[in-house]
Amino acid sequence: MPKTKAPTRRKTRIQSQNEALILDAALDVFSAYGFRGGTIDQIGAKCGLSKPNLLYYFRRKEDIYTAVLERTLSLWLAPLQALDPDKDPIAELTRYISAKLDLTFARPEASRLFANEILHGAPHVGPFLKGPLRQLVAEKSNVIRGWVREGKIRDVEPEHLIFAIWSVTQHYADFGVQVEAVLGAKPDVAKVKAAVTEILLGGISMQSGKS
Amino acid sequence: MPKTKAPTRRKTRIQSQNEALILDAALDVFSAYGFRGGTIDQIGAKCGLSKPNLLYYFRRKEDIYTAVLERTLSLWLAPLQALDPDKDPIAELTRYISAKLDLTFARPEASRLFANEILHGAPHVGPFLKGPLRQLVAEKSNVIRGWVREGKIRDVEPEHLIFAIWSVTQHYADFGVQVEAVLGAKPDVAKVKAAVTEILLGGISMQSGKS
DNA sequence: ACGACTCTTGACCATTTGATCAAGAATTAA
DNA sequence: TTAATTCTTGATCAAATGGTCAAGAGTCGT
Repeated sequence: MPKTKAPTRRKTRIQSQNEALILDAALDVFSAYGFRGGTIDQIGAKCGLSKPNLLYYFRRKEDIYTAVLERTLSLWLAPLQALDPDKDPIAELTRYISAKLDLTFARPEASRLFANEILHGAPHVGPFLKGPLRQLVAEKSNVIRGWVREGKIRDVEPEHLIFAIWSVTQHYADFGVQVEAVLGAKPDVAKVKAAVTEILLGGISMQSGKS
Repeated sequence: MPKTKAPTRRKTRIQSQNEALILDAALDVFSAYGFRGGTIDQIGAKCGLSKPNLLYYFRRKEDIYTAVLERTLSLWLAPLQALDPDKDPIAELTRYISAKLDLTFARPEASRLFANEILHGAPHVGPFLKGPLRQLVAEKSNVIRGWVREGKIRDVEPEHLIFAIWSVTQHYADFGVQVEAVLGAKPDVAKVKAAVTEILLGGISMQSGKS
């Protein structure tokens, strides 16, 4: 066997190019209509490839879905992962909220895709939630608990603070149409950051408000 | 014409009974699988009626969906409607959060049904969002602004505070599987209430914390 | 230029599913 | 009881959709 034909073939130029096309289109379609709601034809139409061609790159519809889901998961972990125990708590959490909101406004479809998956019982990412995510939250909760113990912030339930940050920040993507309908206009990112940070962190900061 | 046969027939006993059965089952099915994901057969199986029978009471699948959606909307408005300008702000907001969480834990499927609808662009409740909901939020935002003006609470953006309350409370239903996966157990309602209230209202209360 | 491999698609299949309809069963008011 | 009305459903349809296949077009290394 001179040429070791590895079990994992090297990817062709066309291959990686088209896979990227497909996943981009699939993100739009699945985030808008859900897994069952989105069709292979829709994805094909959006990226200019025929249905059989999509199924040449991904054997089943579900494979497309899981692929695009997994691609977004890493995006979601990154900002929390960066919480640094040695820096100022309020500054760190402010940065986290800011990063999360940036992501929300930059890629609302990704947020909606994830939301839809969880909303319907996380049939594809259950292990991820119970594994890596749980592990990371436990870790970062301890960081927050450390801050409390050192008297740097007021007492909070770390897990619930994290839930609150997640829900509030992602709300502007997942419930975007409602936010716009209620406000009568697209919200301004900077103002949202200011308001949200004030609301979420005002209660744990040691100094009492901004007066 | 002695008997005025009105355009709206009076409802039979069986009629209202079966309609209720159908809507209950439809709530479960649609909240779990979304509008496109849920099928008439599933609903029929869950309430023991045949598919043609469902379509005897509701002409189209979409009619079932909108009926069950509308039935939940009123539930959602009630607690916010009750915000009383003349009572203590913190007490009122605490009561609101508490009521919202009670609803979340008592009827998570209803919350998920609504979330799914909004997530996918609110194709059936757009007018509701831009009409009654926007109106109500505007009104209650002014209540909150009044409290700020009177120096009863610290300065907040009322609309964003309302968004925060909505998102955090409903998070425990909409993202329930994630919450359970991360915590490793079903969260306790009382503890969630305490934690959430502390996080959301700690920042606007005039006294600095619970020390 | 050529052979091997990759890519693309029209035609097709099977299943699911929303919806219809006619005929019969159950209910109700007289 | 009886006749009118309301309920119920088996059979059936048409459309949508996930997936297959074989044949042909394109690409690439040599």
